[in-house]
Amino acid sequence: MPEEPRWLTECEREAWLALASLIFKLPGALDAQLLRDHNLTLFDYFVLSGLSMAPGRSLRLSTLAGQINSSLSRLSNVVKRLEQRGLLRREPDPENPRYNRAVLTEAGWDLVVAAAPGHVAAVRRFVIDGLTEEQVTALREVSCRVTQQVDEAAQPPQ
Amino acid sequence: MPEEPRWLTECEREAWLALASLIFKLPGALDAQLLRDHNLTLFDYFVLSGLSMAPGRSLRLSTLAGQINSSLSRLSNVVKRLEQRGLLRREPDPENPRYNRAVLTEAGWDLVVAAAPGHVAAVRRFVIDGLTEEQVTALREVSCRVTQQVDEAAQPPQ
DNA sequence: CCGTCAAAGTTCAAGCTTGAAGTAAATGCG
DNA sequence: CGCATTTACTTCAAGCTTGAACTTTGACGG
Repeated sequence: MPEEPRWLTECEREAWLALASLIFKLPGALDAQLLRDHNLTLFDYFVLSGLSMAPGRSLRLSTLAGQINSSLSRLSNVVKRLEQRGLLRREPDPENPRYNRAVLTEAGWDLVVAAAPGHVAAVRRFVIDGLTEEQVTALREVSCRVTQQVDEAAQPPQ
Repeated sequence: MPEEPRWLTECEREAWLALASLIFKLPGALDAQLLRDHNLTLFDYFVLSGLSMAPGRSLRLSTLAGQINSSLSRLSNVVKRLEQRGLLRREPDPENPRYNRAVLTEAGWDLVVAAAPGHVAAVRRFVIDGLTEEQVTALREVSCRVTQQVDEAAQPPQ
């Protein structure tokens, strides 16, 4: 198969290396802010924030996993820890008791409300505020395209 | 301080959420390919590849850490494992014996050579080939800008 | 010189992620 | 009806990352 691999052009290589730097650095920076100020990882925040925006402040675990691009296994572990901290509860879905829902508690809601401003400020500082409007649009388009490619490659076992 | 936080506009929010998806998914996809085919993580690959391109196929640990945006602690752990696998050696810098260099072994070089085509193909498939030339350029500019913002925020303890 | 400081690495414990294997409930199928 | 499969989750062990603490070696100031 690998006859003559298509290497990256200089321009492509630069773009990939820049993206790689971003991937190595940005999550750490956002984690650090949330950990310092609220003892939450970025992933924790996405879980709580996802619930806070859902009707009834609750979602089925697999729905939530899809929303935040997580494996069920990882989500299950994190939800267990957040439950131990009293930020959410797990309970069977009333409509179909075979499913489990995560439900945000009052404490969980309060924490999201308290954490959101600092988190959004960090996202602005690190990402948005350094970019022009066109760049923000380009970032959205590029990121969607890439995520789509990754999903497609994962899907077609068949 | 948090009087009225500047929330994200719809457009900015979409861009950020798309980038967040990418950040959650792309590293896993690239890791998976390298792990499956060569038992390397993306981080391992960057270490070996960084060495392979350096003069003498060797670098000081702190230089390498800077190049691949890693903490020294993480790099030290990974280098220890790669050394145990015989892919590199640690030895004192001949020019200044107080520093340590990582030196790629023959086996390490062979592994990089073997792994590179598949890795580049994955980068193409997931990232580059789905984008127009303009988007590749935009990706580079945006990523550089974001990394720069993160670095600046980390620096100015002073 | 001597003491203090900083830089370069290493180590360790705590915690997180991962994939594989397990459970339990429903759904299809023969 | 009952057997096999699928879906939704949970658990566990193995491995990885992290930050803090530690060591060692030079650099600098007085």
